[in-house]
Parts: sequence; C-alpha cells; structure tokens
Amino acid sequence: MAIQEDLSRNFGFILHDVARLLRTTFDRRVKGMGLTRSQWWVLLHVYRYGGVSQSELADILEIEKATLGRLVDRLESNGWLRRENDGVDRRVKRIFLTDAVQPAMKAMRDVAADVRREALSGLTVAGQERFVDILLSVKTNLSRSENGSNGGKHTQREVPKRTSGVNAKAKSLP
Amino acid sequence: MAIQEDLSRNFGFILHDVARLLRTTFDRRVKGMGLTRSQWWVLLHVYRYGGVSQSELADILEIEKATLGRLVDRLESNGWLRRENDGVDRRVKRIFLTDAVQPAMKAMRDVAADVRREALSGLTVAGQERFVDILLSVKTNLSRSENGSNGGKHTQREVPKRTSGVNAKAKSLP
DNA sequence: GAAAAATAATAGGCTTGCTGATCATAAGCT
DNA sequence: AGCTTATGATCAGCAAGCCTATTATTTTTC
Repeated sequence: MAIQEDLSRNFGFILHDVARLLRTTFDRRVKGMGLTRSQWWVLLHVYRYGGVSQSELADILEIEKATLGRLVDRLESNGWLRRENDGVDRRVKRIFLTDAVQPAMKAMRDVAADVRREALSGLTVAGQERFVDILLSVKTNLSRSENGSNGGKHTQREVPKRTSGVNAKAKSLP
Repeated sequence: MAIQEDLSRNFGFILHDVARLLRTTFDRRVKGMGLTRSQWWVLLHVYRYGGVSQSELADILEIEKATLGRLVDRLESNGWLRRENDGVDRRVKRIFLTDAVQPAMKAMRDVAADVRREALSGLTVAGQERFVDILLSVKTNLSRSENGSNGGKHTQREVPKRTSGVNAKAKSLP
C-alpha cells in the first residue's frame, strides 16, 4: 500500500508521465514523415534564427554541441539543411534551411496543434491559462534552484545574440 | 515575431521543458550515487512488485522489454538486483532486489522530495491539488486519444497481474 | 499428439541525450 | 610577436529510449 498511494498524486511522476505521453503521441503520428521530433525542433529554430552557428543553436536549444552536431549531420544528409562556412571566423559553420523543408514542417506543426487540442480538451480557456501560469511558475522555481546549486552552464543564458544578419526573415511559420 | 509568441505560452513546449528541467535537476543531484534515474525507477517498482518477471515489469514501467533487459543487465552487474529462473515457466526470469539497495533508494527518494518541494514552492496546497487534477485530466485525454488512433500495445493495459506471490511484501519505502 | 500461434527474454540496429577529449582557429596578454 | 587561454566543431563512448528479429518455451488449436 505504500508506493501506489504516493505516486498516484505525485506531481513529479505525473508530469513526467504526461510529458512522455505527449511525446509518444506526437511521435506516433509523425512517424513516416521523414523527420523526428528532435529534428523538427532543430529546424523550427533554424527557421527562426536562420544562419545561426552550431554553438549558438546548441545554446538556444539547450542541448550539447556534440548532440546537435549529430542531429545536423543527419538533417544535412537528408537534405533538410546545409552548413556554410562563416566568412570571418573559420571555426564557425552556419546553418541554413533548404526549400524542401517547408511542407514537412507545416505537417508537423499541424500534428502538434492537434495533439495539444486533444490534450487540453475539457479545459476552459481560462483553465488552460491558469495551467500555463502554474507551469511557468514551476519552471521559474526549477531554474532558480538550478542556478543556486550547479556550476552554471545552461543557466542564466543571455538571449541568443544574432551575430549574423543573414537570412533574418522572421515571417509566419511554414 | 512569429515563433517566439507562439511558444512562450504553448503548453506542449512548456510542459516538455518543465519535465526536462525536473529530470535534469534530479539527475544533477543524484549524480555520483551510483544509480541513474531510470535505474532507480526500476528498483522502486521491483520493490513494490518483488519477484516480478521482466515482461510484467516492462509493462508496468511502460518501456520495451529490450530496454528493460539492458537496464536489468546493468543493475544486476552492479549488484542492485538478481535474476532468478521461474520454477514453472522456464522462459521467465524473476527479479529480486539485493540488500545493498536500501540506502541508495532512500537517498534518491529524499532528493526527489526536495526537488518536488522546490518546484512547487509558492503554490498553495489547494493550488497544487488543482495542478495535479489538471495534469491527470490531460493524461486521461491523451490516453484516450492514444487508444483511438493506434494499434494498442501500451494502451488499455490491465493492472499488472501478480502471477507469483513471492516477496510480496508491501511495506513502507526504503 | 502434433502443428501453429503466442509469449519471454535477448540481440542488434537506430536515435538522441550526456561526457570528456581532441583539433583547429581566434582572442587576450605580456 | 609569441605564448596562453578560450571557443567552435567533431569524435568516441555510455545510457536509455525505440524497433525488428531470433531463440526457447508454452499454449492453443485442430
């Protein structure tokens, strides 16, 4: 009788569970579109910050540079984006989307919207807003606690600096 | 201007983010305890369902049998648990905790409680309850939508069947 | 009772996280 | 200028998800 009671209203486990359910539901529906969720997430941010360098992008996505590197490898070899050497700093490679990307991103976006709508069904709009408010406050709490105890790294990041103005079109999403 | 507005109050992305923050905060604090979060999660359920078979456990944890198999490999080789052949069905291997496990599990549990407390700080008890209620309703929505669209698998699972009564001590947690 | 179907565990391959190390290139400091 | 330090990208190795076989063994069906 010990654990079951504990876990059934334990917000940590439930949150973990809901996040996973959200992920797997999405993944199941986009399987076969040629893009994984992580890859789509990368593309979404390259769209927003076109011409970003890999390090900047890794910072934005809050993943390690090595992890991003392999993601970019796959995305590049599947033709979704290309790397270009920076003209000034020869260590830097900048990322640009290819044109092939638009329809797939639109499709993924639509699936995401569907899943969200289904997940939130039954909640009033006001209830959804309160839900988001709570999530944001939990996020703030955790970010603060991260700053307090560790050596930094992902914490206290600046807004990503747009070092290159190239491809800085910020229009509506594909 | 397009994406940033969309994502900043997009519950899917925020939830994903908060769940990750929760995971990484926990992981950072238990690093060096000799157990990962996933391993701890396995042990927790073996504690609850002692003598469970691997397939049953994979069902309970909602992970693939192959994934669990490798987790159990590592846990076994580090001495946290042992496999025993079932006396009746020779395909089955049952999992039992070793005694070494108690202190580590207690420590992990304490960290989890700390992280939860920090995450929820600023919310009233009633607010926390409402939060959990919303999460549970989202979970229900997603489970339903999963049942509707896919071929089953993790969906519509029965309560794990206790085929073996061995080690069925359900006492307070370590 | 024997063939067919189902189930338990494992193996192997792929993705995506992490870490730590390495290499080339820039930047900073006498 | 030259030496040291910092940075950008990559590599290699581990963990833990997924998926699709494969191999024993059981269960079901005829």
